[in-house]
Amino acid sequence: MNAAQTPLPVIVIAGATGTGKSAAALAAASAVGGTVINADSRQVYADFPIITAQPADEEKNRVPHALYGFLRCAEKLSAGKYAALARDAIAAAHAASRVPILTGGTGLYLNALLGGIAAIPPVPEALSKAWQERCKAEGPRALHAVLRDRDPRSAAKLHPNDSQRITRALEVLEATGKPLGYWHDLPRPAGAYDALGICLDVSLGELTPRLQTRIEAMIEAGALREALAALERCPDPDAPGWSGIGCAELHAHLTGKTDLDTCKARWLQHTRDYAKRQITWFRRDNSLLHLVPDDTDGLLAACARHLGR
RNA sequence: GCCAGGGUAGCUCAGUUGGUAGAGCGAUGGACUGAAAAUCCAUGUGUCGGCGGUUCAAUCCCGUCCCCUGGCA
Repeated sequence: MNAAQTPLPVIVIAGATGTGKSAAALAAASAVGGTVINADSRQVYADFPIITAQPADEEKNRVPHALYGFLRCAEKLSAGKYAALARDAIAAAHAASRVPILTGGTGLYLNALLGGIAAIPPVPEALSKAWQERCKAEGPRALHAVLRDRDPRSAAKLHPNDSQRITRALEVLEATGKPLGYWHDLPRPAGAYDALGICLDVSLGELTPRLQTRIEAMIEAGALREALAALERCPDPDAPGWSGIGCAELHAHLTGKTDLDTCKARWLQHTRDYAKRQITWFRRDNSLLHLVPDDTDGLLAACARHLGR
């Protein structure tokens, strides 16, 4: 048996925001000699370590961490770029004889990494912007009509209000000369990993008070100072980094649009909405092993079994 | 105590010239192939404050009681 052909083992720890993924990853990484690799679309931003709940320095010193806080506020990540970065990080971990432990709540990123993603060439940013502007001006329904004309198959799949996916379909069509469906039909390179997927489950009812406490703790830890510093470096609220929950609400507060109570109330509401969407996303994936966050023994046992130890 | 305005969905309120009611928000469920902490979809029975009366029929009109808000004492 050739070792190079054996799928490389990885451990994935998913779950909604605030369920304790980072702590679980740290415990698992300490136990098996792992590297924690970020699978979260927001924890990549260097300007928002507190607000996006990135691991603290103390935690990073205990175990190697990768793909946290490396992106500037004005820079944009995508599922495809993430998958490429994560593949490199996984390879680096294996090269260092460490077990990659992917941790994060961005389901699309995990799918792109583990299940592969269509090989669509990059769309020039100017083109993408142009469609977004037009969507803003004319409304998604008008663009849906355009799409129905040029790419009926994509149009049939998309709701006329879904501005984001409609503009995406249009920009891909214009940039590549081929409809989205063409690209999606192409075989996509599967992730050559032997993955153990774990999902930490907490009901929304239990999670909500914890999320509220976490927001207070973030403010205590200097979230406002962090946002203020980011505001100086990158004032544009439409910059990709500002779209994170908490960031957007703090931007509005710090630029005098809302008072702090309103800011905190919206922050909590949006975090809760998000957690609900994540729960929906991970619920349908029946390859996941579902654990309660406190079950460290169960977590470590599952990891050991997966690694054949 | 008097005057006025209110009491309708979890919340804020609309409405019914008398035929048992609907918006927004919330909540719940769902979708998700390169912005995904994004984007989008679906779901509305509630003693219409209590009790009496008028009426074929009352959440709506009348009486009475309770509660809230403001003003006057």
